[in-house]
Amino acid sequence: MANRRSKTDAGSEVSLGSEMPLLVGKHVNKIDRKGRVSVPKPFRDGLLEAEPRSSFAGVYAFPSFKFPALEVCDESYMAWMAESVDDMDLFSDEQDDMSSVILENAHPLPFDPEGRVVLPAELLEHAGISGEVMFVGSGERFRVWDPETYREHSKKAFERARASGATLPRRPRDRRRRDEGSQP
Amino acid sequence: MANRRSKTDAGSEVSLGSEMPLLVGKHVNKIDRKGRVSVPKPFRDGLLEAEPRSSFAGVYAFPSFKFPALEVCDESYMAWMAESVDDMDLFSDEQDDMSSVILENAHPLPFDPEGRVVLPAELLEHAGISGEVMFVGSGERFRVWDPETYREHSKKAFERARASGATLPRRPRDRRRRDEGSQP
DNA sequence: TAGTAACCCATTGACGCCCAAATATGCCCA
DNA sequence: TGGGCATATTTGGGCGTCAATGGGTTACTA
Repeated sequence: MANRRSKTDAGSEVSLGSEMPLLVGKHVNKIDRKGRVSVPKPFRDGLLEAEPRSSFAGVYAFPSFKFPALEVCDESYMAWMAESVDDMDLFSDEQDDMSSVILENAHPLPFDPEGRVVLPAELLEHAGISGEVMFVGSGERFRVWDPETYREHSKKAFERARASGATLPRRPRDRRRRDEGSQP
Repeated sequence: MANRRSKTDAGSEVSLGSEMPLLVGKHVNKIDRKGRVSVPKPFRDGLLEAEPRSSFAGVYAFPSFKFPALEVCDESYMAWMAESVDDMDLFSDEQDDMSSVILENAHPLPFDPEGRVVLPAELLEHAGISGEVMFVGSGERFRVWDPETYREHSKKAFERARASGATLPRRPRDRRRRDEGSQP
């Protein structure tokens, strides 16, 4: 389709010095005839590295209910969300809805020996993906978009931010990352 | 009842490195002429793995009192619910209700050598199932629906989540599984 | 003896694994 | 600073293995 290699526009993963990698930047890879796509090496490393002892070599993906995109995270993050859902009242409507939206729509995507995954039809459809996939870093997770859809979305977000003079509230600079502290 | 576990799951099942699997995602299988259905491998493994020493190779299913679906769990989960019912006031209406809804309607479903089970007519009827069965992961247990009925239900839940701008109250991020730390 | 239940086998097809080719990216040297 | 080389990723396919299905058969029950 459009430009073939615009990948590597930016760094992808930066080690914050401690242990949790920071997924940043964008990558575009192709879906082959068998439906496989390589997860960008930086993202792959970043997620696996965070939970070396995990028995599951892969990621979890579920449709974003805000955008025509997919949210992708590692097992510990998904487990964390499952636990959060568990904290809600058993059988409550809220719990059912969140469970429905996140857990039931989540797909475990195991890596093949080359670090590729197969995106289920259901997810491809939600994100309007076909042919090429754009991976967008988002901290300790990343999102997956159809390249063209992403450009439009990105453009609008940029416009809105400039128009509203958006600002970013800051937290005290020396704080450690969220999951570090609080443990003995 | 409060949540008892801290395990999690995914499109299928993932061992969190410690002990509790995470059942997530959906699977659709067929009911054959003899009434048998294969329980998705990931779910099967997830439940059995959690209680290797169990004497019962199979699962427990009972009708959901909120949806036209079935709740399926392993023996330890069923035992936990039975205990929870016991904790309720003896002879209270609530206890009687929970007891009759869950315990009295529960069916033990043994696996055949291929991992299939036979859903009793009573359960098939409650869920309006015939022909195909959809298995939906929900953490450490899973639900069984008629595919079409589930799609409608899921669509509504998704809409509600998007409309209300649902957010998931997160428990403090602690990379360890819940039942690991914090207990002597 | 009819009906049901549990087990064993065979078939089919999707998925995971291995190997090889084609491209990028980073580094070294002129 | 530009070219070229060595290495690391991304792509393509072929193939074997395992999970999902369909039936046949035997063991029990009623």
